[in-house]
Amino acid sequence: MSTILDVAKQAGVSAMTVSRYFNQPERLATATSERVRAAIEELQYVPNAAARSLISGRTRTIALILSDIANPFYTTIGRGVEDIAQKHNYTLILGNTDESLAKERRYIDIMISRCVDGVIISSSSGNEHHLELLSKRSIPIVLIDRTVKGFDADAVTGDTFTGGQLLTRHMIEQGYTKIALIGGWSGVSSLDERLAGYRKAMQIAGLEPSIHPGRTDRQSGEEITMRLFAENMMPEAIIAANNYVAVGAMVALRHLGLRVPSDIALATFDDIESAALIHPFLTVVAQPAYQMGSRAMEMLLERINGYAGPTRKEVLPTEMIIRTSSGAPVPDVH
Amino acid sequence: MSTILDVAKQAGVSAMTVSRYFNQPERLATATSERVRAAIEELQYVPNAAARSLISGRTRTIALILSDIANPFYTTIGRGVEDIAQKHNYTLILGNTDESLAKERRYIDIMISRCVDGVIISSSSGNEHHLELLSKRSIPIVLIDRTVKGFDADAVTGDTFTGGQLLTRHMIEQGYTKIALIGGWSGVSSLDERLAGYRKAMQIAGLEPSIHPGRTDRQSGEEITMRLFAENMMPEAIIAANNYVAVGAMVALRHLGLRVPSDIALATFDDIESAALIHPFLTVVAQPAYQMGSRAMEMLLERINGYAGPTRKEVLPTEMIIRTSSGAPVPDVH
DNA sequence: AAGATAATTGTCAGCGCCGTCTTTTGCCCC
DNA sequence: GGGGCAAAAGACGGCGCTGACAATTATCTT
Repeated sequence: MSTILDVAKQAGVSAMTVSRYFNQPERLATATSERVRAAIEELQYVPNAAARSLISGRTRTIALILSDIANPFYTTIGRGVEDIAQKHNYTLILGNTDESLAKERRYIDIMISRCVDGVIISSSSGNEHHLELLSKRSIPIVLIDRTVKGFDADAVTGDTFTGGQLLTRHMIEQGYTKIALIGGWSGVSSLDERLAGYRKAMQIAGLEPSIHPGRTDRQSGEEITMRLFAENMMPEAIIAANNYVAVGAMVALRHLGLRVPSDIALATFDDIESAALIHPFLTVVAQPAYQMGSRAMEMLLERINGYAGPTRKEVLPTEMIIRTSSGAPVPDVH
Repeated sequence: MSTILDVAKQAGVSAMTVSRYFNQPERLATATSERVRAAIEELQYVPNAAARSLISGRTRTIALILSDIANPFYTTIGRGVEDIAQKHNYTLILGNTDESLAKERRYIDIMISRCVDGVIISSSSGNEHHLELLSKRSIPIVLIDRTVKGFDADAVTGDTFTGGQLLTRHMIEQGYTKIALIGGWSGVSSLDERLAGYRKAMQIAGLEPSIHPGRTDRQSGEEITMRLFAENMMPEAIIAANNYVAVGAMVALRHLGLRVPSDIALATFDDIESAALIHPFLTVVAQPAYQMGSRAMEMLLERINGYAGPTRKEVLPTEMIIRTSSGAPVPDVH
C-alpha cells in the first residue's frame, strides 16, 4: 500500500531516515524518531519484505519439507520447528512431498527461487542429487528423521536402529517366533535402520526374518497385511515400519476378524500420542518428535548465523513404550 | 547466485529475452529459446522470486493461520489446503497462534509485509480488528472453521450447531440426564454453535444444561474433568468441546479410575482418524476437515483470480459417528 | 523490388528498500 | 564568536526483474 517514501513525506524526512527507524533506531534523534513513528502509524505502513530481501539476500524464511504433513509424527516435528522459528522471528514455508522425488525436486527449486535462509527436510531420496543444489547455493540444510547417503549435512534423527532391535526382541520375549516386518522400503535411512535392528534381533535369536516392504502409508499397511494372510504366511506378530502402516495393519486385521493381541501381536514406530492417550493400545518405539523439530531448527539457526564447523549428526534416543498390542502384560496404565 | 543478466550474457541476448523465456515463451524464436534454455541450464539459473514480486506485487504465496498445527483436525485441513495450493503452484506459509490474539496479530503483519496473495485463517478472535488490516489492503481472506462476528468474508465451516444438537440428543437417548459440556469459550463461533446445539437439545428434553467452559487444549479438558469430580458434580456423560479436550478428559477419567462408557459416557467433535482406525472408540461429530481445507483454498483462488461477488458462507455437513464411548450399542465395526 | 505488416529482440526506467558516502546541523571550547 | 568535531539527516545508485515502448529483422504483397 503505502511505501517508505509516503512515510518519509508524511513525516517530512527522507526515506533513509524512515529506513533507519527500523534498522538503526539509535541513530535517530528522539524528535525525528517520534515523527516517523507517527507517520508510520497514520499510514499503517508495513515494510515490503520483497524489497528488503532483494537487497539483503535474506528472507527470514525457512522451509520445512516433509512427506506427509498430516502424519502426527511429522506434525509434531513441525510444531517443534515452528515454535523455535517463531521465537526467532522466522517464518515457515511448508512443503508436502508424499514421498515423491519429483515433488521434492520441485520444492527445492521453489526454495531456491524464494531465497529461503535454510531448509529442514526429511528427504525420501536415496541419492543426494537435489540437495546439492541447495548447498551449492550455500543454503543451510538440516536433515531430519532421515539422512541421505552420500550427502553430508547436519542431521537430527532418532536412534531407530536400537529401537527396531528392542521392539523385535520384545516380541521375541513374548514368545513369538514368526515375526513379520511390513512396509517401508530400502534407501530411506530411518526405515533401513529399523530393518537392520529387526534383522539383528532376529539373527541373535536364531529366527528367520520375514520382510515385506511397501510404502509408508496406511493403504500399504493394509494391503501388505491382507496379502500376508491371503498367502497363508500367518505371522504371530507384526512390526510395522511406521505409525501409518500400523494403522493400516489394524484396519486389515479387524477386517480379517483377528484380535490384537490375542490372535496376533502388533507394534510399530512413532507414537500417535492422541490415540495413545485416548486408549493406550499400540506398543511403539517412540521418537522425540517435538524435540527433533526444535533441535533441527536450532541447528539451522546456528548455520544461518554463521556456524561453519563440521556437520553435526544428532541421534536422539528412542523409547519403547509397551502397551497392550504386543501381548505383554502391561505394568501400569501408561 | 547467477542473475538474469548472467544468463543473458551467456546466451548472447538481452535480459528481457531471458525474462520472456519464462513469461511469454511463445514470443521467442525457437533458436533463441534453445540458446536461452542452454544458458539457464549451464548456469543453473533460478529466477529470484523477491525481484519478481517486487514488480508484480504478487507472490504466489498464501498463508494458513491456525491455532494448533499439531491438532489432527487442523493438520487435515492443512493437508487439504496444501494439496490444492500445490496443484496451482502456490506456496504455503504456516502460522501457529495457540489461540493467542497477540500471535495472530503478529502474523497478520508478517503476511502484509510479505505480500501474500491470500490468507486462510481460523481466527480465535471474537472481534474483527486484525482482519480488517488485511482486507483494507485487499488481501483476500477465507475464514475456516470459525467465523468472526462483524467481519464479512468468505467462510468454510462445519455445521457444528446441528452436530452439537445431535450429539446431545444421542446422549439423551442413551438415558443420560446429567450431561456436561466441557471446554471451549464464548466468542469463538464454532464453539458457540456447539454450545447452542447442546443447549437446544437439552432444553427440548427438559434437562438442565451444565456448562464448564475452558480452553481447547488437552490440559484444559483434563483440568475441567478433574474439577467436575472434585466438586462432586458427577455427570453421567461428558461432551467435550473439541477433540483435544476429549483427550484430556479421557486422561483425567482414567486417572479417576472411571471406565468409559460403563462409568461415564464421553463424546466430542472433530474426529482423530488415526486413533479411530486403531481402535474405534470415541463417539464424535466429525467435520469434513480435508474438504474444508481444499474448499477454502479453492474459494481463495477464486478471489485471487478476481472473483469480486458477494461473500460466500459454505457450511459443510457434519456426521455423527457413534462408537463405544457414548455407551450406545455399536451397530458394526466402523 | 519497394513498401507494409508481422515477428522478434532490445532499451530504459522503476518496483521498494537500504549501503555508502556527503551534506547539514548542533554542540563544545577557548 | 569562530573553528573543530560528533551527531543527524539526505542524495544517489542499485538489488533482480519486467512493463511499455522502440528498434530491428523477417515475411508478405502487389
